[in-house]
Amino acid sequence: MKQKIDIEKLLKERGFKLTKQRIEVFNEILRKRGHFEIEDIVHFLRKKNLKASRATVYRTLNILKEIGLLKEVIKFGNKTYYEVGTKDHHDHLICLNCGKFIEFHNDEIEKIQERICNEFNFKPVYHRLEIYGICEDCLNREDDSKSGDKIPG
Amino acid sequence: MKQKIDIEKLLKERGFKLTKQRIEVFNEILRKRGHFEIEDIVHFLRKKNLKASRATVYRTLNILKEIGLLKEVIKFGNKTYYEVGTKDHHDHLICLNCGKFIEFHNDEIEKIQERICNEFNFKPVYHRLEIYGICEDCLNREDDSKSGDKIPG
DNA sequence: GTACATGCAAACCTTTTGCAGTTCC
DNA sequence: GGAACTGCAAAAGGTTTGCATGTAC
Repeated sequence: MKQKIDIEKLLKERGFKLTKQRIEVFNEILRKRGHFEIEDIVHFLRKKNLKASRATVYRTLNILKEIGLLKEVIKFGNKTYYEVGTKDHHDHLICLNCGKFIEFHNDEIEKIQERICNEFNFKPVYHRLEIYGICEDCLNREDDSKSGDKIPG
Repeated sequence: MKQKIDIEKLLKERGFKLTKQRIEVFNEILRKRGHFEIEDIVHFLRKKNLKASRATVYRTLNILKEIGLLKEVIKFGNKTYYEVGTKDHHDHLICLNCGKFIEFHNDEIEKIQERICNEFNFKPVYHRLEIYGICEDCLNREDDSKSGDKIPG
């Protein structure tokens, strides 16, 4: 674990209290590191017999978003996917077959985006680039047998 | 109206029937040309006293998506926004203040995306690039008075 | 005539909220 | 002690579905 995030400080700075539930939700998010959806967190807590209601998980995630520890990245199939927001900015390749999220970053694209915004006198705040398709693993697997679509989860 | 789309042919080719409701929904979409959400269609039909239930509108939009006349473009604030799918591919600047969608297209970005996909042995199917920020009009208006956030609609 | 489409209402899913009881500081 | 937080259950969107009825072909 390279970076140590002082969740207590971050919460208290903004007048939020440090509660058992918030700590558990936060630990689980850090443990995941990758992309996840709300139900992942809810189920994990259930399994570990830690109690935090679904409502609390939602409320906690919203707070974490507010203090910048969490990003709401992708809306796909009526679900919202999150990731830890302390990483550097990047975009995503999303596999339509297995639901995998692959991260990439490209400076050229970012530069061109800036240029486009200038052309339109548009002040950018954030952006989202998602490329949907079939990942390497699934392409290889397709050689053997055809498989149906899946929704990421 | 430059292009004439033969909705009857497109539907029948795939074994769909040509019904009053489908024609009305389709006409309204063509009339709009820009971006819209389901409720826009539902309300319009109500106002014109044309009857197509909300369920039928949903079902019709899904069929139109299937036959490629419609694209589901953007998920924002738990809503789905659509646009006519016969236009050339383009991406979007989205104003966080007034909800305006501005279209742009950039070949360089598309090329770079291809390159990235190659690097990852990823077979792209479609992509989505959305830049969120403040549009020119809203920036100008901000000089006079500060205004709160709005959700596009 | 019959397979398919529609309307309605109910169901579903994700997310938010009101409120009474609990916890943190 | 009191403001903030939690859990629950209910509500609130958006979207889908089951079923009886209606319609295109």
